[in-house]
Amino acid sequence: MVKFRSMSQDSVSAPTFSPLYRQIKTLILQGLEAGEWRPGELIPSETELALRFNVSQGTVRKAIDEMAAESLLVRRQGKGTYVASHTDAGPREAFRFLRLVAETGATETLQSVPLECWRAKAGHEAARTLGIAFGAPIIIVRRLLKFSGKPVVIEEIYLPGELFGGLDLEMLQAYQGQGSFYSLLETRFGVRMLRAEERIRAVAADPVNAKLLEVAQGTPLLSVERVSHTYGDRPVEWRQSLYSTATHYYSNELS
Amino acid sequence: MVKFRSMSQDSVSAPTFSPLYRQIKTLILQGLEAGEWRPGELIPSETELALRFNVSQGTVRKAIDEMAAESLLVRRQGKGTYVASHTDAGPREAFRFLRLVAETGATETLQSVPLECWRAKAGHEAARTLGIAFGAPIIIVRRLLKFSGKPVVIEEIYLPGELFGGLDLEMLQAYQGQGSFYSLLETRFGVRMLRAEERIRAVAADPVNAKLLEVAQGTPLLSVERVSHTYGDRPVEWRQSLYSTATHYYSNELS
DNA sequence: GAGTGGTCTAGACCACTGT
DNA sequence: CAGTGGTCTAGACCACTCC
Repeated sequence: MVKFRSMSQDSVSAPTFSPLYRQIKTLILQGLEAGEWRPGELIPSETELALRFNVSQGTVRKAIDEMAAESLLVRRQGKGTYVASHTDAGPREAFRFLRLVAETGATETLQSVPLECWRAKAGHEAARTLGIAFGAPIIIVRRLLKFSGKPVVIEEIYLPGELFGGLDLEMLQAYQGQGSFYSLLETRFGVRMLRAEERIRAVAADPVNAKLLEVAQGTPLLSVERVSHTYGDRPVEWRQSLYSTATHYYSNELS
Repeated sequence: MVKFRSMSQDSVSAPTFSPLYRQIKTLILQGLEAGEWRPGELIPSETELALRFNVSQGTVRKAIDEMAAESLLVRRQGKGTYVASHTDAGPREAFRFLRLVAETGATETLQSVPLECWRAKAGHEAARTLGIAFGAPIIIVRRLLKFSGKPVVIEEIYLPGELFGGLDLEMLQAYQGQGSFYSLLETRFGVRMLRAEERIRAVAADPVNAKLLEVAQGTPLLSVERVSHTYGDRPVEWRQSLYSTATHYYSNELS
């Protein structure tokens, strides 16, 4: 392996300096991206990777440390390092990106009810958000999330058609209870959501959504707009959700 | 220094095992808590701490790494390691816990307008949240935040009277433009907010707050309830905020 | 140039998981 | 038991900041 131990700062704009462990991180990332190791699988041991990349074990360790901090990998002492997955088991593990919590700390069942799934062409906003051409095919999913049987979230999900060709209502229904939506995208389409940004606002319930969420029309709801990204920070999901916050709240940690 | 390199698992409930670097971390934490180094100040170099604690520099490094990840310390290459502070300069640095962003990415001026500040006795909820006795003295601050001159946030802040005795409206007004609220608490009262939890809901604007935020009564607003903690995860601030999300949104990152 | 944090190495040993 | 990640050390050198 060729090591670029440093980069000179001769040029005007500064590429600055890239430590070895970041180069290793990039190499591991490429392996993940190329599907060399699939979600949930074990990656080679640190010593093995160190041999392969011809660096010390400590350097591999630091690369993996960063990736574990970003939830790309999961370390398990005594066993090895695994590729992070949205299909992990554990009720709260499975919905990694869902920050809704019951007012009463009670444990709840969470059920996803697919309502519709149709094909469309990307409008200006969807095209811009997803980084695809205006008019490019997209898939729109509409679904309801029920906490302990009560409807709490209604959402519309916009996906680039190019990546999720075969997705339809039937598939969504068939996947019921087998895992989260992202778990489906991961296992059926090989697209992994690594990071997401959310924009939260307060809006009034319109008649249609009010009925679905079983609240009065005009009830204040949380509007959560999410853009999820896969490798290379490529946006691959745009989602507009409405959260009913009568019995639940959006939980966030600051530091 | 006495090192407990491991703990046996003889007892039934498991204290498990505490690595050296965590013990070092605790020691540094104690120094911070005791005020040995104040916010914004430089702490001793890694080598010096290593000598003092009689461990290797790498072990100190790992302790500091964790504390930097938790925003307790800030490293600056070539200069040293500093105690993190809410008084840091930088417009977005100063309001570290504020996640509100303008719809248009434009940079804005942020102004805090103190409205009221009065003393009261803790009710059941405040007492429970702040971990103080029912009826214990508390201080309540009511203020408005203006972005580029427009009111966007109205909030009520509940503080334990024991810690913030001399806080009054005059002091709040005198501190205008000198830094954030937390910066004031830090410099005037020596209380540092390290971590906070937020619970977000959607509510309708009541007449009083609607007028202050210059929106119609009943307009959906973001209700953000925040509990901030200082050392030892001790809660020392309870805050109820209302965000107008017509021109701004609450921004969050998931991973 | 001296001092700081940042990187890299090599080797020893510990803790946890499976067989 | 062997294999994995986790900790700890000691030393070398690099990059950045300030005098």
